[in-house]
Amino acid sequence: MVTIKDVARHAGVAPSTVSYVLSGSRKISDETRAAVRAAIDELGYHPRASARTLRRARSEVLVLAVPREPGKYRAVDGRFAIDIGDTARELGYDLLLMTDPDGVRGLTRVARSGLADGAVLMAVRERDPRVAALRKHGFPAALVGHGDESEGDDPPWVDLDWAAAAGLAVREAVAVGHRRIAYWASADHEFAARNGYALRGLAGAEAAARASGAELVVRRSTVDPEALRARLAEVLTARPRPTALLVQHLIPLPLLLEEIAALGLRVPDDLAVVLVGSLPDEAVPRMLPRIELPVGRMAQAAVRLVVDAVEGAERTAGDHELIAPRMADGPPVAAPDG
Amino acid sequence: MVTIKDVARHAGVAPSTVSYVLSGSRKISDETRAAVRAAIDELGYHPRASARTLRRARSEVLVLAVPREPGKYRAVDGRFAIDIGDTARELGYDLLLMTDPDGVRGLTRVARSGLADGAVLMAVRERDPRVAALRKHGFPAALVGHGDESEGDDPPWVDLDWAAAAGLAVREAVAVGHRRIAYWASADHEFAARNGYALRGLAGAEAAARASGAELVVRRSTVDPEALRARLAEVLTARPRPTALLVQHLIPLPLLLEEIAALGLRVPDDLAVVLVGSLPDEAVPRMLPRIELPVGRMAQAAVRLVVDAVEGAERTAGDHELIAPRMADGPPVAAPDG
DNA sequence: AACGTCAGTCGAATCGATTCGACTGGGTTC
DNA sequence: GAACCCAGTCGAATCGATTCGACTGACGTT
Repeated sequence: MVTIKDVARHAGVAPSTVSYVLSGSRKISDETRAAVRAAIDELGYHPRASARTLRRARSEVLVLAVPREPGKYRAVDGRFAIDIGDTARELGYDLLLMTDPDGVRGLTRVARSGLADGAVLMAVRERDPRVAALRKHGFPAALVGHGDESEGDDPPWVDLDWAAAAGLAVREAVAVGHRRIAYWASADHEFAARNGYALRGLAGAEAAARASGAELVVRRSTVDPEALRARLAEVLTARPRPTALLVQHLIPLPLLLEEIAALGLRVPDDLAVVLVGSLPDEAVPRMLPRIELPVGRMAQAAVRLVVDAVEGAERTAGDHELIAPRMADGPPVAAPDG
Repeated sequence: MVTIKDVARHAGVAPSTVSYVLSGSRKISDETRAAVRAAIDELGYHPRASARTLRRARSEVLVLAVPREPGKYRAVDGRFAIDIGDTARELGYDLLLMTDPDGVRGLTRVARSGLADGAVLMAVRERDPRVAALRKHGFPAALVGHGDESEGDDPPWVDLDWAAAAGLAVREAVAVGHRRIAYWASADHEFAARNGYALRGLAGAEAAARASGAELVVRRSTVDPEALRARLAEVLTARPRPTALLVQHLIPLPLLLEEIAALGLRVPDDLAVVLVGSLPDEAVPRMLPRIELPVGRMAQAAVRLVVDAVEGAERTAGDHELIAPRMADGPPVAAPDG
């Protein structure tokens, strides 16, 4: 195992000199630097992360907390994990994936052991115990998504502007002539948990409908396939029937499309379908007009926010980034009576 | 920042005694142990990971190498990342997510810096440079998936038995009466890369078809939507036309289903569709008969293999786990002429 | 020639936990 | 009562890099 001493001996200098060559924090003559560099290459030296971390009290590692209900998997979490890993690496940090079902215990352990310097939290709930635990330890954090309402000392967060996104979907539909529009909102349990995106998305759709004078038929989604089919059938067999369906709860999208087909309706001729908050690069959503969840931008913003906090930029608590929605490239919203 | 010295002072013992209480590696009297425990709780002490790692030369961290083509995202990677994180934690390890596009550089850095003790490699290619790099550093590793052929000193791996899986799909179709079966194999570029699952899956399907006397029509898939539609249309408009379609390339599944519908064929009445290697818990696949990729079991096996290597169990190189396929719970394969 | 300056380098302390050998005092043995 | 043993605890060395103060010559100044 090659250490800084081996390099120093090999180059004929003191260990501290090697360290200064590596960090560049003191002037070193060109010859010495060259000799040290050569020794490093020849011996294949790489500093021990643990020794450096111990001394500097900085690990250059971030932790991503993915809340996990055993047996359940949300595709969006995996997607964010990859993108956040990419971004962290670009800023010089490695990413630790924390999939503790509890979350508080795992995060506390990582924070107190100094394994990571900061945390990105996915799927933050209102009054999330993880946020409280991290604050108690003064551990830098950034949130992906934000709760119902934020207090002054909440960690910084990034989120899609769900109200604007739903509103945009409504306006796009109205713009091509739809007057009776169905909004397929988040699932019951998401409203029960007072998830920010669920509440804000629905509110945004309703506000936009009021402003444009269109009639909005709202249904909450559910994870129960039978109930889902029944609710959708009820909406789509009403007379007069909505000519557009805006879908925010995308997990059961294939089921919805299947039920639409089973009711004898063709998309988009009989029913325009618009997606709100779909993941990029997924095959089914790409066939439809949609507002995508900007995973890449959100990942970047979240990592930047926590890195700022770690590296002690000016006060960042209360800082946040609300991303404006836009229609993704793809098919336009179809006009009614097509 | 609470250290072991603070705990020792608070409990009126030496730091080494605190360490022994924590590790249990020496006898400690009940009173002393209780006093130390109390001090730890009271002060909220947690050992510094860096100090422990420095001393023990063991970090209790594994690294997951996810190869990454910039801008591309494979849902299967995110899914494995979460499950591997779960399993690692159960065995006492944290998981570092490495999404370096290069892979070799990132892994080398992690290995030589002692940031992690072992690696799990996703999407291993034949003669993968990452495997060579890790071997050079004597870094423990386990692979998810395996290459075309393995040499004696390859790292241990885990994989679905793709030949058996494809064979099982063929036999299931034959068992309910299908005689003319189409096999939608992996994409061109996967064969070009000589990916193990692509080669073995196809070979397994062909062998099972020969053995059962059924006629097998093979087409390779592609990522180009237009070419995909054309190839599928050609297969499904042939006379006589196949009555079953076995799909191994699942990424464009929605496109395939759409094209099938566009050709006026109903699933499963006109065409039985069977999936080979679908991800668990995804909505579209669950509506069809299928052989799932056992992500959980594979994650468990991969982590166990690398942990065995890290903890220096007997020689594990060449060790591996080939998982037998089975039909997932769900709709049965439909009979032809239904 | 004496002194100050400065670039470049070195030595030693330090981060916090682990671990080995050594020590202590109460109990056992003959 | 001397010799021995053992359970339980302590002290000090150690892991490898960083960083601060101090040192050394070479050079410039007067």
